[in-house]
Amino acid sequence: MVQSELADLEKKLRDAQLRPTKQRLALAQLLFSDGNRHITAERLHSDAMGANVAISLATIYNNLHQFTAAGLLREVVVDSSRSYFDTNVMPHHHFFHEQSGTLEDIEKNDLKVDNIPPLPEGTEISSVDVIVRVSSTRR
Amino acid sequence: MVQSELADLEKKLRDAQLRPTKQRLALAQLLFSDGNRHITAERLHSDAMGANVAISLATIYNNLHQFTAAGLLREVVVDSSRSYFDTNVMPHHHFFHEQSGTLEDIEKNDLKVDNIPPLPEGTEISSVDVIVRVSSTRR
DNA sequence: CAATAAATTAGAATTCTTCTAAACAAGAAA
DNA sequence: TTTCTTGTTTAGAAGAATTCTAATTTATTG
Ligand SMILES: [Mn+2]
Ligand SMILES: [Mn+2]
Ligand SMILES: [Zn+2]
Ligand SMILES: [Zn+2]
Repeated sequence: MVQSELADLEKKLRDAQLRPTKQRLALAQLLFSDGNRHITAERLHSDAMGANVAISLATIYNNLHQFTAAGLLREVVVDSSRSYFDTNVMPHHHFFHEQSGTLEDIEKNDLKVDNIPPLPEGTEISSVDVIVRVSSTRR
Repeated sequence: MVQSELADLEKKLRDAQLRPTKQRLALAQLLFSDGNRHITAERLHSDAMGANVAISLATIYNNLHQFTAAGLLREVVVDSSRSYFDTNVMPHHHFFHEQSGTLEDIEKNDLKVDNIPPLPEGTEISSVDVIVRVSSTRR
């Protein structure tokens, strides 16, 4: 990590009205330093442990939610038993590998959703989420 | 419920290799007698209680999963905190009302998903799920 | 430096779901 | 029918993910 990178992350947090604490900076680094990630709370927690960052699971959850509320992350619902958080906050879709439980982005423009029927009365779209579930070809 | 209806449900269960026990028939009735439903385990349990059907929550879960494995139900993932089961097993999509937590079908042909990019190597599609999340227009 | 408010934490609590192992009921065989 | 076998149901315990509580620590402000 270069010097400027940490400064950038600190700015990112400050811009989101989040105090750049030791824990938040460490999480921001794990989340945003190395391309897009789709990650669960437990996974991020063990990544942090692996990077010798002392942080409690409660703090992981607190911050994942705060980052999400601030628009730094978004939540992807693909599995009814755990939450995934996505560092790519642009509108896009996903491949979901059922065996491994991993996600892969589908860029918005690659995929077209057409002919959405009239919305239920009194509602507006909050998002359109496409999950292409894939599994290994049995051979 | 007409006489023939119970016989139909019994056949439906037998065809799926499921013994038509008192509990299963009662659940089948709650699930399949009155149009399509999108239901959670807890909701089905209270529906059963309301209909004076004595059935444990464990049995509700057992049967929702057995019905799903048998193709009588399918699971819809829209909320990372609970599972929804759908009596409509044809391919189709959903509106999800974020406020109420309710689902509404979008017929397969109404909505078109195009330009799915090449699948990850060695995988095949198991399903394509579109969730249009809607919320009440604030006024 | 205080003072204040925000953030972190351990551990308890909650919620949804699954498991265990014993009792029970359904269908098959006699 | 009765008996046998196996599938089903169940209460309650256990498990997993997540949230809450309330005490401590840390960051920012004055
Ligand atoms: Mn499940
Ligand atoms: Mn959960
Ligand atoms: Zn993504
Ligand atoms: Zn449906």
